[in-house]
Amino acid sequence: MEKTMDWEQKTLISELIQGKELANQLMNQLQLPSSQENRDFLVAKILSSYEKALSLFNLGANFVGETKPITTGLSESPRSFGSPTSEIGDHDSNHKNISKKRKTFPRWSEKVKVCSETGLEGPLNDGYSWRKYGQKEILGANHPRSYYRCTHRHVQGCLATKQVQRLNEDASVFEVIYRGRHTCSQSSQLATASSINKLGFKGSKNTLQQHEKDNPKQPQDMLSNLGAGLKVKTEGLDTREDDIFPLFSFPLTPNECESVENHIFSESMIENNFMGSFPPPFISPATSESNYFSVSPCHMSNFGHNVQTSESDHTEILSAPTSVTNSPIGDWDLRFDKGDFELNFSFENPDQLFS
DNA sequence: TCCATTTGACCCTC
DNA sequence: GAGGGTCAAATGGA
Repeated sequence: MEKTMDWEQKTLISELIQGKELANQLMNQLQLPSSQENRDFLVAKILSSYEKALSLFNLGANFVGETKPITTGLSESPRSFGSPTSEIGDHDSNHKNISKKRKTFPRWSEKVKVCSETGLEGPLNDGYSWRKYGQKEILGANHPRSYYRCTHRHVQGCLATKQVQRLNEDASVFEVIYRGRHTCSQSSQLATASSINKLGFKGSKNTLQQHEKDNPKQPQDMLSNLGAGLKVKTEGLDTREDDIFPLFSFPLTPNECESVENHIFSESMIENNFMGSFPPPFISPATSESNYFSVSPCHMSNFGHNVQTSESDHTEILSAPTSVTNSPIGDWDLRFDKGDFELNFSFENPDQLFS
């Protein structure tokens, strides 16, 4: 395990250093009359390098310690690498038994603040279609929790689900807990879109706009398609390469960022390659009270990563770049409370990472 | 008629 | 047994 960890750490550092070097090269290219192709190539390599690094980082986070289910007391099995094994296998057994059996899915949550003025603020959409299948009053919660699953569950066997609940402290903030990976066609489309839009989020918009048009008075459904800030908790790990960062970019302008209160990533989201079924950052939750609202993909400038290790439930903040796409990444301050994985990261001193 | 939502009941885990 | 997650029948809208 430790050897594996060492290898992961070194590789991670290597990838980050390479990313830095490539960025420098790109900077040089920008100052010279070099070809657009060269620049594109460098950009692609930089992105690749960082994606690898983040993947490795996921693994590292996974090593940090055992995690336990968050938020609920579900008995989800300890995380393991590779696809969540129970995700599909359960379907082979007795339907009655499996249908209600708790499954092990990657899981993370987001906190999203509703735009109070309009209730509808930008066409934000994670590109997925969700269908509400339940709602429950939760003990200790002032507001009911809504349960959604992918519309394509039956047709394509997509097992992604999400839960949406208003926060007690701030009813305008919704916590969205995502579970499972999208395996529907929408997922692959999003992944494709993401690779195209990594330098500028433009995708995933049409669906929602159409949805808004079609369902102007169904805020709940809209909620299920919108998105925003993130507080992420996940468990399990699936490292499908093609699902990394399916829509991960934050081309936000400051004035767009007034609604979302926090974007907090947890280890689990990262662990899930950030995007296994991770909706793009701008998804609004659904609630039973209102059917449609939007959130602004805001406050990315305050983008904070809330790394939670389930073992201790201790939360530590990862000072993440202002924007993943337009901020220097060298300012990360990543810390895990497991002792064996602590880093105050700086590109200038990558060796300090895993001392 | 189709599809999405609502809601009570059932099942699972702790 | 409590609490949470899911199912599925009932209901409503397009």
